[in-house]
Amino acid sequence: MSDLREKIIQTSLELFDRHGFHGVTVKQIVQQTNTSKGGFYHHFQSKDELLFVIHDTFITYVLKEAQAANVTHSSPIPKVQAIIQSFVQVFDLYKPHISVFYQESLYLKPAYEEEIKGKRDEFKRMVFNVIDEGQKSGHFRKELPLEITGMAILGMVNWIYKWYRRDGTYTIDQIAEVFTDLVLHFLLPGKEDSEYFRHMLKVPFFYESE
Amino acid sequence: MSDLREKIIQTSLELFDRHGFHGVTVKQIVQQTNTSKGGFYHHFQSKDELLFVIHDTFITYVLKEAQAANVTHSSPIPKVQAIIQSFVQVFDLYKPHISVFYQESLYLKPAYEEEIKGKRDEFKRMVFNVIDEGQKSGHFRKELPLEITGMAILGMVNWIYKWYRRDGTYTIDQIAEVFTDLVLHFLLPGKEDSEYFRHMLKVPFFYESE
DNA sequence: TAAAACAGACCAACCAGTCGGTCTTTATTT
DNA sequence: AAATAAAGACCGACTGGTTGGTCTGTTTTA
Repeated sequence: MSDLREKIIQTSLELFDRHGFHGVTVKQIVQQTNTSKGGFYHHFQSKDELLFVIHDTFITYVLKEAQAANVTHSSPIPKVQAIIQSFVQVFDLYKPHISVFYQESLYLKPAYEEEIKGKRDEFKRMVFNVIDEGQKSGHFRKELPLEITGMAILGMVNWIYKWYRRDGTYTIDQIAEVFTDLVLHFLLPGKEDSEYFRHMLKVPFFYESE
Repeated sequence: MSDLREKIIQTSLELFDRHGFHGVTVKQIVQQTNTSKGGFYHHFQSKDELLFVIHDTFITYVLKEAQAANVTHSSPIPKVQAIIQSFVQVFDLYKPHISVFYQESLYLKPAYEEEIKGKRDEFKRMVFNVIDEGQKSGHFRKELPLEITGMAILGMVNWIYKWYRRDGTYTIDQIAEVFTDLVLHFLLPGKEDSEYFRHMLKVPFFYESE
C-alpha cells in the first residue's frame, strides 16, 4: 500500500483551490507531488476522476454528519442547532474540497455528476425536512415559505467558503454560534409582530392575513 | 456601428452559464453567433477580456443600485430593505452574468481581477456600513459581530444564483420580501431574550454578559 | 517470480490567437 | 452627385504551443 494517492489529492487540492481545476495541469500536479505521469495514472483513471473523488469525499462526510445530527436529537430546535454547527465546522476541515466542490462541479463528467447530485439533494432534503417539522410542530414560524427559507440557510452557510480563513478574527465555532443565533432568530416565532410591522411598508405577501 | 459585440456577449453568457468559461471555446462562441474568429477578435482583445466585460457590467450595476439606495434613505431599516431588495432583484436581471461572476472570477487575468475586486469590495463595504450604522444608532442588535453578520447576508443573497429560476414557484420580488423579513428578524432587537435562552444550551460568546 | 507501483518520453487533439485579405460604410474631394 | 479615399467591420485558413492521456519499460513489494 502506498500513500502516493493521498499525496496527489492533497497537492491537487491546494493547486485547484488557488488556480481552479482548469488552471492546473496534470504535469504541475505530478511535479509538485514529486512523482510522474505514470504514478498519477496508476492511481486515477483520469483528471476527471480525481475531480470526482474530491467532490465525493466532501459530500459524503457532510451527509453522514447531518444524518448523525438528525438521529441524536428529536426536537427541531436542537436539530437545527446541531446541523448548522456540524455543517459550519465542515468548512474548517474541508475548505479546499469545498472550494473545488462549488467552483468546479460544472466540469464533472455526466456519470460522476449524477452520483454527486444524488448525495447533494439528499442533504438538502434533510435540511428542509427539519425546518418543515419545526413549522408543523409549531416551533418555527409557519408563515415562512419553506423553499426560500431553506435556501437562505444553505446559502449563508455555503458562502463561508468564499471568506473563511483559519487565521481570521473568529474561530469556526464562533461563526457557527452566530449563524445558529441568526437562524433561530428568524425561525422562532418572536415578539409581537406589531413592533416589527411598524417598520414595514406593507404586510409581506406570505403572512396569513386572518 | 454594429451590434455584433452585444450578440457575442449574449451567446457567451448562455454558453458559459451552461458549460463554464473553460468548457466553451472561442470557435463555439463564434459559430453560435454566426460570425468568425475575425469578427470576435475585432471586438475583443482576447477571451479574457470578454470575461472581464461580463464581470464588469454586473458589478458596476450592483454598485450603482446600492449607492442609490444609500442616498434615497437615511434610516438604517429602510436602507437595509432597499439594498436587499435591489440586490435580490439583480439576480433576475443578470442571472447568467452572476453565474459567470461567481464561478469564473478565479480565471480573470491579474489586471482585470484588480479592477473587479475594487468594485466588489466597495459594495461589500457599503453593506457592512449600513449594518454598522444601524447597530450604533440602536436600531439593530449590538451584540452581533459585524463581519459574520454581514457575510451571512451577502451569502444568503449571493447563493440565489445557484437555485433561482424564472419559472420557479416564487417571483424574485417574493424572494426579496422573504429575505428582507429574515434579515430584519435577526437584526432587530426583539422579544425578551429569556424565551430564546430557554432553548440555548449556553449564552453565545458574543452576548455581553453584564 | 509475479504483480503492483512508478518512471518519463512520446503523441494526437485541441485551442487561443494571428494575419492577409475582402466587403461595407463613412468621409473627402472633384 | 459621382468618384475616390480611408477607415472600420468582418472572414477563415493557419499556427505554435499546450495538454490529457498512452505506452513501454524499470523498480519495488509481497
